[in-house]
Amino acid sequence: MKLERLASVLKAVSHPKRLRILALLAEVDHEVCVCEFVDALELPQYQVSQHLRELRNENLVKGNREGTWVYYSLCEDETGERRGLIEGLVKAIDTEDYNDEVEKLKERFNKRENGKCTVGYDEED
Amino acid sequence: MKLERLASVLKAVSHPKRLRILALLAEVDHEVCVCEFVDALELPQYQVSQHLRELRNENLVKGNREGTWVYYSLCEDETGERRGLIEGLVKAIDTEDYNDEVEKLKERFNKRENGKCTVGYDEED
DNA sequence: TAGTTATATGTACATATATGCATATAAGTT
DNA sequence: AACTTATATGCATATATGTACATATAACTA
Repeated sequence: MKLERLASVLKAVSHPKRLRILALLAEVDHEVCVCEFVDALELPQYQVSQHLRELRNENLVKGNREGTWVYYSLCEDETGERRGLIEGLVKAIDTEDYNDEVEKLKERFNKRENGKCTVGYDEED
Repeated sequence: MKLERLASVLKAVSHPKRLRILALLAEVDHEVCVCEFVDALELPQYQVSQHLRELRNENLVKGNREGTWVYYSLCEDETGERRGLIEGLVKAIDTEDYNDEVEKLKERFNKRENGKCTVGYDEED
């Protein structure tokens, strides 16, 4: 990867919330809905969308719209270079550091119907 | 590593010049003098010092003063976690992307006397 | 001590980023 | 069409960062 490109990717990833989003996507093995992030991260919806936009701009995540809902996952790249980089970073994080959020995502996942979200997020935050 | 700590490290590393400094330190297998960085990176001395300070603040590099000169190298950490992280990042960079600077450092290294700098940097830049 | 060289740092300013809010868009529902 | 819900985005502003310059500090030399 070009040095400038790597620096740009790292910049996007160097924000705690965005790093956390990537860690969750790498940890749970399915697409995560925006509304699920809102609940798990306890962030207002606009912040989740803003962070996802930055990650999207760096081609680190991609959104998959299904009706009103948008499901996000880590991007695959041809060489797997970027993907491998992200997974490497996530592996460096103490698991306990995002375990709670993973649990919340799992609970949220179990509440899906036919594998899809139905309820949206809590209005708080 | 704590997630917040990793984000903080990545932030320091997400600047092209600082990433380049780390790449050079990882690539050449000896301490590099500030004056050698000034010549290799073609950056003014104060910028080199400023970037090194930020990397020092994150415990990524350490300086070793010998008289007027200060020689920098990558920090070792007990677990090797941070060091491994940096080396992993550097490995993701296209070698050709910093080969010229490595060459300049080697030339500079060959001009040392008793393994130590003697000449300082060019006043340009 | 004064002078010189190498390195570090404080300050100023322009630009970038984070954050919050309001609102737009997309899509489903009645 | 009007209404509701989920998501995205534009704008404002406070804060952080990059960059440049001047100058301080550290250490050697005469």
